Amino acid sequence: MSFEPVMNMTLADSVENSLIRFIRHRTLHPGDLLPKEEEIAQELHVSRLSVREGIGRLKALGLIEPRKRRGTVLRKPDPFLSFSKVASTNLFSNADRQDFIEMRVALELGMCELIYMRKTPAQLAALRKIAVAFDDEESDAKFHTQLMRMSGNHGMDEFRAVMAEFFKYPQGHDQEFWRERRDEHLELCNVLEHGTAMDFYVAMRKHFQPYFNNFRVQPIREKESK
Amino acid sequence: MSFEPVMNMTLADSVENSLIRFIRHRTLHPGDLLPKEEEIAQELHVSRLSVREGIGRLKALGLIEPRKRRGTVLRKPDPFLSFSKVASTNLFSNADRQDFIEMRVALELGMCELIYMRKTPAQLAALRKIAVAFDDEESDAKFHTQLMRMSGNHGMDEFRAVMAEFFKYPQGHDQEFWRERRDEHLELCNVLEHGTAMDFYVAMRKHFQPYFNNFRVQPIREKESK
DNA sequence: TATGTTTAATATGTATTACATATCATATAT
DNA sequence: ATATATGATATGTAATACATATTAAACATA
Repeated sequence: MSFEPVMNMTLADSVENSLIRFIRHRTLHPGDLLPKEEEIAQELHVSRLSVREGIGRLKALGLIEPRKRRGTVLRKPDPFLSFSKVASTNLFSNADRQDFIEMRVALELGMCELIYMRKTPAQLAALRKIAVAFDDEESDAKFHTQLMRMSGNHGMDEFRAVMAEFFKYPQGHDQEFWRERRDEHLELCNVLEHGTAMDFYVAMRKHFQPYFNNFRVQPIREKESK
Repeated sequence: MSFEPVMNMTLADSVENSLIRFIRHRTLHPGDLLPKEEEIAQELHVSRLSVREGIGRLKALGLIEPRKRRGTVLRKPDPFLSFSKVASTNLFSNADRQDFIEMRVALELGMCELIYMRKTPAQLAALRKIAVAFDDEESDAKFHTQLMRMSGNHGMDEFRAVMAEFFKYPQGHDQEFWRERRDEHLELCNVLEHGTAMDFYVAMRKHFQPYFNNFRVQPIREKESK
C-alpha cells in the first residue's frame, strides 16, 4: 500500500481546473472567447492576478491565445505541443526514452496497413525517389517521415517529429549498415507497390529488426520510484 | 503559400522559454532546484511577477513543483499529463479524434510482438481470467488494458488511459457482437500462449477488423484550416 | 467606393508593494 | 531521544497603478 500526497492546491491550480471544466462544460469551440479576466475573478472570488496565472497555465498547454483588447480566445489545440516542450527539457529518464522508442517502432509497424490502404501513386513515387537518393542517416529519417505521412494520419506526423529527438539508431553506423538500409528501403517500396498488406508488414518488421535486437526481453521491470 | 502569424511574445512567454532552456542547458535532473524567483527576476531583468507566470507555465506542463520555503523543485515529468489535460477540454476536432483512434489501434497492433516477447505465465493467467469473466464493454477495456500492460511499456499504459476517452466501439453493441468479442479474446489468449508472434499479430489484426471497417480508405484528406 | 488616418475605448501586459502562509532549521524543553 | 516552540525564508495572494496593443468607429482622402 502506498500513500497519496496530501492535496496541496494553490488558487492558481484551482483556477486552472475551473477554466478547463468551464471550457468542457460549456462545450466551447476553437475561436470562442473566455470571459474577461475581471469577470472570471469576480465569479471565482479571487484576484485578477490568480486568474491570470490560471490563464497562463492554459496558454502553456496551447489551449488559448490571449489577445489585447479582444479577450482570451480558444485555440484548436495541438495535441503534441506540450509533449514537445516537456521533451525539450531533457528531463526524461532513460527508461522513459526506451519506452518512447518502443512506442515509435510500434506505431510505425501498426500503421503499416493504413499506409497500404491509403498510398497514392504520387506518394509512392516520392518515397521511391527518397529511397534511391539514399545518402546518410538523415535520408533514413526522411524515408520514414514520408512513410508516416502516407498513413494519412496527421497526429502521427507530429508524434514522430517529437520522437525524432530520442530516436537514434542503436548501434553505430558503418557503411555496410547503411547500404543494407538502402536496399531494404527499395525493397519496401516494391512490396508496398506490388505485395499484399501482410507482405508489407512482414517487410517492415524485418526492417526494424535492429531495434528489436536491442529491446529487452525480460518481462520484469524495475519499478520506478515515481 | 500561407503566412505565419507575426511573433507576439509576452515577457511571460519569454521567461517560460528561458526556464526550459535553462533546465536543458544546465542538464538539471528531477529533484534539482531552480534558483529563487527573485534571483531569476534579477537575472532576466523582469519583475518577480513575470517570473512567477513563467514558472506557473512549467507547472502546468508538470515539469516543476514549487514548494514554500524550499524553492521550486524539478519533477520527473509525466509525458502524457498535459496531453490528458488538453484532451479533457473536449476541444479536439473530429478529425483529431479519428487520428487518435487510428493511433491507438496502430499502437496496440505494433505492440503485439513486445507483448509476445515479454509475456509471463502469471500475466497470461490474469488475462485469461479477464477474458473468461467477459461481461460488457467495460470488460473489453479491461482486457485490452491488461494486454497493453503486458507489453512492459509504461508509457503505453498512460497513453491508452488518455485514449480511453475517445475510444468507443464504432458500431452500437448488441449481444451477438459482444459474444464474438469474448470468443476472440479467448482465442487471443490461446494464440498468445501457444502460437507464434506472427500468429498473434494476425489474430489481433482480425480482432481489430471492426475498426478497419470504419477507417476511411481515401488517401486524400481535406487540409485543416490550422 | 475603396483605401488611409485619427481617435477613443478597452482588455490584456507589466511593475511595485505589502502581507499571508507554509515549512525548514535551530534551539529549547521534557 | 522525542517533542515542542521559534524564527527565518521562499512561495502564494492581493491591491493598485499604469503601459501597451488592438479594435471599432469616425473621418479624411483619392
